[in-house]
Amino acid sequence: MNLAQSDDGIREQVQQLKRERVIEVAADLFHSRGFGNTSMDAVAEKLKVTKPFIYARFGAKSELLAEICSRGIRSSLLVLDRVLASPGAAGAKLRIFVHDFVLAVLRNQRNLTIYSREQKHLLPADAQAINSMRREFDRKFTALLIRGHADGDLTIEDPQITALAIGGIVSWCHIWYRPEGRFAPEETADRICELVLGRTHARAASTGAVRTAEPAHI
Amino acid sequence: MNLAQSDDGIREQVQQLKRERVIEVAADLFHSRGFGNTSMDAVAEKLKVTKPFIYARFGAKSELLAEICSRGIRSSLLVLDRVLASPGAAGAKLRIFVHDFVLAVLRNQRNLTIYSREQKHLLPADAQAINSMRREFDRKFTALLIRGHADGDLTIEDPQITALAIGGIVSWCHIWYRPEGRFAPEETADRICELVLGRTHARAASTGAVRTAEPAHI
DNA sequence: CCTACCGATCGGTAGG
DNA sequence: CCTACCGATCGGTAGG
Repeated sequence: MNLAQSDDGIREQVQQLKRERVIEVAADLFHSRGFGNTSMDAVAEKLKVTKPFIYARFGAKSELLAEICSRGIRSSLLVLDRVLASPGAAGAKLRIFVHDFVLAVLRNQRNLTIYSREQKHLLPADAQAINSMRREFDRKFTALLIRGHADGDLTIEDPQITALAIGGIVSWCHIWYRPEGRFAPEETADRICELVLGRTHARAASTGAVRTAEPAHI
Repeated sequence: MNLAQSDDGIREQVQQLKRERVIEVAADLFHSRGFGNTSMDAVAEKLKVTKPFIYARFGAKSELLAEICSRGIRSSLLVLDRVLASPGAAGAKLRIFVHDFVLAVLRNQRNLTIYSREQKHLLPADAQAINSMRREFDRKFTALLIRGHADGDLTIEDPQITALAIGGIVSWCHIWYRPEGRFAPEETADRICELVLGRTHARAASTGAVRTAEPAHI
């Protein structure tokens, strides 16, 4: 019994591993060449298997795409849920969230790039499922900002447009971030955090990306 | 001679009009269905012409795409060049630029969405030409921030990452903006401007998207 | 899970 | 600038 269980476990793990490899290679090719320029034959060839090996695991090319895109979006939602479930004031939560959100985007850079490009190649049902994750993210994020403002913990003029702006700064990282560039992911997260929220410990009122000179100075 | 000239003028205008119509219809279809899901037959059908009508004007499907993408990126670069050529301090220029940059993105929403999705379907030469416009934009924008900081007109920690952050907020508009939504383009531009640069006239030190409560308040 | 193949789509063009 | 067509690619599967 123990042996049988162990066998099943290994068999499942092997299946899981094969599945992961397919997803990984597909994501790699979809990212570098584009979904439309990547044939299933090319994916199979790079995996050194034949097409039916892939079709035994994924019903269609678009299903593979859906899995890749879901992972990208889900990662951000998971980070948000984790932060919301943790204790602390809204301001502190926001800081932790922006930081971890950047890290999630950088870790999922490839998946998010593929999603942003290839949405139109998703089956309607898959597109809808992913879209509902995005809406859930927006709703929860905006709610966090509203709560922080209501608590007097954050000063925000318009929570909705602020959520879109912060989302924009962080999401845009998937466009410009290069692993071989100036900053490691952790440092990038810190700098973006500082840009969005300011260094509260250093100068309480000096926050925001850009500060125009105060009238008194002119 | 006058007549001949006038004839030529009209003929050219008609040719120009036909060309524009092809681009417009193609952009419409590429945007709503995706480039890969849009056949040249579909473009021709919607224009109520045959394919050779299109191929007389554009050598290939990807050439049509290149024109659409170029327009999207060029619009932002033109706005930046216009603001840089105008008189004024860096801080004032930045404010005008952010405002007009938002308007340019909203006017070119469709072209920019297509570009962000379909880059991989561009011919290498076209992709390179567009990429060099993007690099020119980044270089000039960063230089504006550096100049503003050197003049003491702006307070910026890291001009490069600040340029990417502002670029992210504004570019991201093409993802979420809906013409039928809460804000007209002009109002959207004002609000994003305020978010990025603060209301210098109202509260000199209160700028940035979010301000955490000052320690004294806790 | 492999070999071999089919059927459909579609960019582009020859010929007039 | 239209009619008619070709040639290639490729997602997916039948049969074993």
